[in-house]
Amino acid sequence: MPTAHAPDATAAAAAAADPLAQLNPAQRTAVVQGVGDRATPGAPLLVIAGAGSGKTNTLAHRVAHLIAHGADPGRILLLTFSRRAADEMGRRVRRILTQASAGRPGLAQAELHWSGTFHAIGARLLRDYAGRIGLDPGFTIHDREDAGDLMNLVRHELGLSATKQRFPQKGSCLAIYSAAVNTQAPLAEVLQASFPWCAEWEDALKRLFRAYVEAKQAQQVLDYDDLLLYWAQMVAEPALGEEIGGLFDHVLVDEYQDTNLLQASILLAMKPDGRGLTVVGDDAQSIYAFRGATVRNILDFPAAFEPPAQVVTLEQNYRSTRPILAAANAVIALAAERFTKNLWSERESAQRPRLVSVKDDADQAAFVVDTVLARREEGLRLKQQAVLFRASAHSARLEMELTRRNIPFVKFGGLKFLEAAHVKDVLAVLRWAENPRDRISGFRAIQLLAGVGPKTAGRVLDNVCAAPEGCALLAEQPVPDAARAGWQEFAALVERLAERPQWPADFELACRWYEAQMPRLYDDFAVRVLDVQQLARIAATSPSRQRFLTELTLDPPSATSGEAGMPLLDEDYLILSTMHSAKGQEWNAVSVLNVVDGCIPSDVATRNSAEVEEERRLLYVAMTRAKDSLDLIVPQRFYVTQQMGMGDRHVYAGRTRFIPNRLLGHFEQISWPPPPPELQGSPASRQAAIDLAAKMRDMWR
DNA sequence: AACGCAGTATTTTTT
DNA sequence: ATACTGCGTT
Repeated sequence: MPTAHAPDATAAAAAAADPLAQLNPAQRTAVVQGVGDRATPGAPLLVIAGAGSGKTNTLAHRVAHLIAHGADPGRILLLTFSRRAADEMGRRVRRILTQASAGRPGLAQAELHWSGTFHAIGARLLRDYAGRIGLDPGFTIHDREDAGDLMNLVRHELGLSATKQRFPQKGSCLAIYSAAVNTQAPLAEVLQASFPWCAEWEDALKRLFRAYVEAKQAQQVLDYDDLLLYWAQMVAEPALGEEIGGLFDHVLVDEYQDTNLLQASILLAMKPDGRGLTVVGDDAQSIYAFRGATVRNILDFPAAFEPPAQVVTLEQNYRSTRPILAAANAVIALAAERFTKNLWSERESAQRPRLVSVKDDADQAAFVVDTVLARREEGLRLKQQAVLFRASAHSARLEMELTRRNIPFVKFGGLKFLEAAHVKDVLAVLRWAENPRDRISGFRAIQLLAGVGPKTAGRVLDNVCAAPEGCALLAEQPVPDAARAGWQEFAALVERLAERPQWPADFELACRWYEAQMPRLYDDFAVRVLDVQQLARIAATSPSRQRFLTELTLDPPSATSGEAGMPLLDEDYLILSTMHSAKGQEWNAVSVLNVVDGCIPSDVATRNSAEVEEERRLLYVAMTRAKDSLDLIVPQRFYVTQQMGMGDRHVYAGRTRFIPNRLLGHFEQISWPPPPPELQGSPASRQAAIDLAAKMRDMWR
């Protein structure tokens, strides 16, 4: 987030003299609190940073301030919520240091060695310390789908798939397992609280999870949760905790409201007295409880230390105009819990946010496109505009409309890329070569061959596992005659990849082999090849196969774009994003789709009041992304999501419960499309025209 | 054993 | 749009 004022020449000069000159008093306190002349780690610090309060900038200044006061950048650990946030932070720190480096060569060269997500840093530490904790440093990492597949395999092996009453599906099993790990709670408690309909299976689930853990260990794979769990267990050993905590003089954590108990325990084990620990967050923006995050982490942080942590609150919002902020504040003020601050803004504007009433999904898309184009005519680039929605699928109609009207867009969230079957195929080949004991990858890779199915694949994997040395015997594996020729080629490829790794040449080899299989596997292979080529571009930028596989799993491409590949960087494009993926971002103009009960709050998230409250905060997050204009769109009816064929089942939905009537004063209410002016004089003809148009459209639903 | 077909069920949000 | 299922054919 840029600071409030565009830096002119004098301001730039002032920044060079004193980097803190442009910060407000609270921000300055957050930057310098506890930083002595020699930057010895000070008392723990909590920064409560409201939406748009310059949080990223403040944190970057704190890091730069530490370095400028003698902290070793190689001994600073910066934990962010996403890789993108880590990169952005690194850029800003460097920029601040460059400005302040007059007379201090070397300062501008400072590089942060340890910045990334909890999961990425965990993976790195675990590889470094693997030998000390009985882990193979070459472990591979399973994403959620791989983990689900393994869970399913174990589930079948234990005979739990054929029980009299229906046993929970693999996805539910994994969700339960993950919740138990991340909340650090006993299984019974987790079942009681979040999965009451599975409570009867407690014993069976315990057996399943034990077998799942054993399977992961035998195959030298870790899932997402393991990256935190092993890290936490590792630093829970006093000697290792002290040693690893001792690698860092300063530990700074961004978005602390979205961390879970496991992550908090890691911090506490590394820095038991909190010295050198800074956490930043906003309790009103906590939106990841579904994955174990707890707002208690941030609320209880001060009292976790003796003496308690210092608290600094940033309440001035530099982002949004007053009317937008007033509306957002009004929404969050209805929350069951009072939040820790009151945001205010100096940005005057006469324009209230708009509540736009449209007939249906199609009109919603048409309205958004018209509005976006009108704003572009006024000089606002597409990149400064964003459309936000609760669930990835909600933008489908809009994406069609954008494609039809040739408007480039990039969509964040919804995780499509890694889930595409063909992307998983290529990765399975590479991962199996990287780690021959990874059964899930092997099982998938082997079955890519013509004439090879589950039975053959299972037999091959058993043999490979029994053999002491990697895949030396691969070529001699018994396969059906029909598959013999293809098998030799495949075995040669895998052996070559396993024994003489060369990167990124290996990717090309695997790719060439796989592309030969694609026409047989997929009717629409032509479009899928494009994704494989996209993958090749990512591979080319990775220094090694292991890094490529790890980073792709932990930080998959977060954006997809309409039609043919990503627009070029210098092109202009509209931003589409889930509300979750919009975290930490801002745009001049924001439109929010489906501000309707059932979408926000999502009707699958209204089981208890905690879930509903999280949905409320989610809407708050969406609204506070807007700088100058904000449209909340309310379709009068929307179609029940593709339940059965192309039926026209629809519901008449109401405006979201988070904007009750008494808040309407904060909004300008409009309907779209507006009545055509030439027909306004004659109500009868106007009525007829609209009815006919609606009928025409309805013909093609 | 593998494969193709067809019908059914399933999708919140993400490291 | 894709995964999982069952069933008939190769």
